[in-house]
Amino acid sequence: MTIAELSLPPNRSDDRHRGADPHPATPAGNLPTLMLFPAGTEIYVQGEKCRNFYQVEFGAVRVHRLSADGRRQILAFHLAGETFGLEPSQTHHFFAEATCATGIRVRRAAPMQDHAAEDLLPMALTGLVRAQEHLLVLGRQNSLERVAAFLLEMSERQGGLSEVELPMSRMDIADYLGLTIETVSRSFSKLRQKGIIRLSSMRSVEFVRPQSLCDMVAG
Amino acid sequence: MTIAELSLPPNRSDDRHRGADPHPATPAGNLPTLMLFPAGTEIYVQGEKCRNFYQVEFGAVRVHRLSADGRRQILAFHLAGETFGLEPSQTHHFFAEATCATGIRVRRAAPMQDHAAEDLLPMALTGLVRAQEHLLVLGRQNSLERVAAFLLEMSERQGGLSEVELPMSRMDIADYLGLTIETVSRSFSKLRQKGIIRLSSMRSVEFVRPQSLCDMVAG
DNA sequence: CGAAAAATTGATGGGCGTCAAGTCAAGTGG
DNA sequence: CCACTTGACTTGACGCCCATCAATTTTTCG
Repeated sequence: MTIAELSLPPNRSDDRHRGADPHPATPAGNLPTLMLFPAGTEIYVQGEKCRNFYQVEFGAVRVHRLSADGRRQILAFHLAGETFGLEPSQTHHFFAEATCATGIRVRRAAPMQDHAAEDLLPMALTGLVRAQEHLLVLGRQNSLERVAAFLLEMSERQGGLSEVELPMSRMDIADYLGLTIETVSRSFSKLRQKGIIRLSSMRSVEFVRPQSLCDMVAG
Repeated sequence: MTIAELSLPPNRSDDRHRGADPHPATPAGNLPTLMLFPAGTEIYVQGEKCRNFYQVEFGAVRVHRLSADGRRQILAFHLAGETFGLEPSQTHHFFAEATCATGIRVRRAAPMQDHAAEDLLPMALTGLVRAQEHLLVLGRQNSLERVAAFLLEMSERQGGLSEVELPMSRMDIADYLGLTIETVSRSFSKLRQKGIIRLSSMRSVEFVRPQSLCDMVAG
């Protein structure tokens, strides 16, 4: 990647015309521009027209929805190498934001008519499987099991190494797992005290006894 | 529908060769056979090869998974008129069972190669949307809100009438909402006491004040 | 009708949310 | 370098919601 290739997204923090101002179009015939989204910036918002697909180059993205009273549920994280942005209708139902400094390639979506153009089905199925797995976690697991399942999921999606990077805050993790930030923190501490994990840094987890984690989620 | 058209599924309650004994093939060139599944009978099991798609003619189906310690999470219900059975891999990850006396048309699936043959994408997207909506419920709603959301979902999927049929037990509802049967029952009672719903029968709910239900789910 | 299953209702306890205080890391300016 | 600020995270105390256990009522079906 070159510096010249980078471009910042339009600043939309004060944009009151959401949905009316699309991202710049992909230069025809070129590799999609790599755009840099600083931590916390929005990639698309609820209600915006679906125009693009997105590929995470580095960093991570959270897809979430807010309810009237401010509760937030994160439906999915998208990590480096993953693609997202497919929606069943013409407008986005959710928000997408960078959880940390994130590089994203934006591809203009083909019109919904020619499905064959893009390989949409695998994308939809991946999302479906992840959502289903997540339903099992949210429906029937306690807080410790949820955090264990989350760590294993992150590990699996990063190649199954025993050192896992967590490119998101505790708050993001909490809103993904349907917990509070305090409960997530307590669960991390409990796993640490049990000697199951080590925190090399705030956002880097080492699996000391991976099998214990697997046992906890008890598929 | 004629009586002659009906056929009972093979009794597999003692079948130890799961995955080896497919359902009878669809008669070539004919309308798929309508099979009758009594309440509680299985349509396919986890680990079984995916061979078919299923269309619910009447009744309802629950798709669920069991964890090691016996906890059950129902991922989806499929009501009359709906299609299900699409999986991202070659084997089923879940169980499918009739929640009540259910009639189902079984269509042999096209080989996974020619996706275009079936209209798979809409099916996958419908499943994805439902799973995502359900994630919001399981992640951030309390028991009363979950039951309210469930009733609204059932209503919507039955045409939006104010009289809703619930073709499943309280136990099924509980395992769908990530609650216990007692909590579901208490929530029904509370909604009844508040004058929001009426129970014309055990499995038939009348919306007295639909707006109150909508307010509770507070998208 | 009578038995079994399903659903409701009640009492109690635990897990997690809430509120609050404390700790830690990173950045800023003197 | 160090005092100070700021934000993220951790830890503690307490209360509420829902799971659990138990008893009763209602429904279903032989």
